[in-house]
Amino acid sequence: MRMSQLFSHTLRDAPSNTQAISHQLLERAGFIRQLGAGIFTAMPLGHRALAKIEQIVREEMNAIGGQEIKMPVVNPADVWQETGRWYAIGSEMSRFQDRTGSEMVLAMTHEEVVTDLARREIRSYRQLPRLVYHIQTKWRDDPRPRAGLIRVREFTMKDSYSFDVDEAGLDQQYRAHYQAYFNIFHRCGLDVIAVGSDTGMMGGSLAHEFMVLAPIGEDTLILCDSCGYADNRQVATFQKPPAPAEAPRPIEKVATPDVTTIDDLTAFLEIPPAKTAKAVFMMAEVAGQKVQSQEVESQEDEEQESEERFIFAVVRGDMEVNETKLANAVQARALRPATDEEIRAIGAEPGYGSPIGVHDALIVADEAIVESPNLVAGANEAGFHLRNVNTGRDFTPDIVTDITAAGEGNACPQCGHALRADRGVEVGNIFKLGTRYSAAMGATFKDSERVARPIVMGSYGIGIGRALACVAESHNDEYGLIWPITIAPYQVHITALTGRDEEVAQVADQLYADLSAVGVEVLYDDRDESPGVKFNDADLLGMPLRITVGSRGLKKGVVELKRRDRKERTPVPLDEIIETVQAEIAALAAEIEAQVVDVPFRES
RNA sequence: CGGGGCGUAGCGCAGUUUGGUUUAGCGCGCACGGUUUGGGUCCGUGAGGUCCGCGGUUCAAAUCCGCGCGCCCCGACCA
Repeated sequence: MRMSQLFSHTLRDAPSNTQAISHQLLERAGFIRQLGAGIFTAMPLGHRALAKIEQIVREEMNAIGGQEIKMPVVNPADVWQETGRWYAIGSEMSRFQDRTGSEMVLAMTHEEVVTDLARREIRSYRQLPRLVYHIQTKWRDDPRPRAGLIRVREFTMKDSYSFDVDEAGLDQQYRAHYQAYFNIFHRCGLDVIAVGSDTGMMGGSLAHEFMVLAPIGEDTLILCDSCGYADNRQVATFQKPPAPAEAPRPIEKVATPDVTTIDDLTAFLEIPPAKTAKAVFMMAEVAGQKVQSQEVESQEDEEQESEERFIFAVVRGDMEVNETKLANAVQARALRPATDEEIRAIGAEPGYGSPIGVHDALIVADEAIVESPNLVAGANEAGFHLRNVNTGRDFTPDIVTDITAAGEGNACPQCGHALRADRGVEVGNIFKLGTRYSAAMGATFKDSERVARPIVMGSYGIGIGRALACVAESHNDEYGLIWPITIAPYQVHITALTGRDEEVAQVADQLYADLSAVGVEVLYDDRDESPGVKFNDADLLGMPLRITVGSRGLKKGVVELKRRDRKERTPVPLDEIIETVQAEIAALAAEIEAQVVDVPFRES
């Protein structure tokens, strides 16, 4: 490609509405242009890089038996109604009516469509297992797009869907994806870790997220440097310090004026936080009556199947509530803090709450509460607390489970080493869906006993644009981008220092032609610009190899070769440049290839 | 959706507080001419603006007021 013909141009200054380094560099280098919040055009250079990522994805998906298809972006509402997500998902899913007034949605993922396909195509266990995937535009009306391509509303995603007869088959495909994803990201030059994750709105039994560790990341990860444990904070666990065994003592009311926080309480009573019970009041939006939607005829009914329920969560004073765990424990669609009025309505008191004697509330106690005797809790009366509160004797939780948040310094659940928290960008995820969608939509197969059984499914996604942004985010220096050879829009950037010397242009033209002829992808800066401009643009654009053709070198019969990621510039005789470039490309590719290794499967 | 910030030429900004001398400027970029040719050369000429939109106040609005729209950041949210 001749730069004189290129559709995009570089910017000396980043647009003022950019913040993330990847966003700034991709904009400045002309890889992307923004149309609206979370809506971008991929310009020629950006499009080429994205296409390369997609091709890597294809190769790895094909390698594990994937068959590429393409499903529609616009879906009739009915399949989404069948699974209930039409009602469960809020304004993040955009809906509209077609000309006949039929409800339509812009697909934000494709479980419904692919399950519809499966029930049409798959009849027998003999047709299983199968794996299909597609690379398609998705629309999610995210309330807060940010950081350029990191979090957008319209984006391209690879999603694959596996179909199996049983859990064992699903596990096999799940593990195949686990390794394929590492291969894909490693081939893109991305350093990722797999962390155990919440299944969120997808449902399902097991899920991993593939994370690029980066400060710009929005997910908090809990990691163990000793044994490799890694979970999203939403699901991370830890070894809770046990409470000393004590015989239960009689409950005792104490005056604690103006003591409303755990800090105040521990100071006032001179006790450790672990001897206190912390109350957290939430309102949960929960489904009213269970609707196992096999045949949901009355849609309106289901729409109204949502009510608010008061959640009284209790954790030990030395721990924090993890809202994701809490929401899962009570099967809530959403949680919000309760108001003071709502707290008083159940018989509790803000700042002095305890589960003793409250009514119309679902009491959820953390495991550690049950194991910890003689805690100090509120008296549900302003200015008073209770000593020696004991679970079972003084109150009975409705649910006992782990609802605490793991954090920096907690003990690793596997080895006890101190945990570390870090930030990550999710570039991929894998979910064991099980039969949630197939059962809801009637996607069944006949097994060898002629019994119809729901197909066991998995769902696996990769954000293509987000992956590109992550590469840009992690591969750059003060001068610009530094693309891995595998996804660089072009492998070589020829900088022709054309001046009065006509030979330079002739040699550069020939070099461009010769390299192109042997299959090397070349971006050729043939513009009438000063050397400084060309060098700076070459650095900004970040192609892995740069060839400088100038009269200074030509006098000695050489051109200069430079790797973008290194300082050295090497003079190469003109008659050796083709082979040298090919060798350098091979070397760069080998460096990436060396990163593509088998990764042992970890549950978390 | 809550809090904050911003919206003036393709990009970056000044001007807005204190309305009028601003036919709205500056740098970069762009066009033309010349110059230069190994790290954003230099000189000259020139084009380019609904000052986000609508409404209001005023003799007079980029500037004050109201409403709306858009974008960015923090939070809520996020398959």
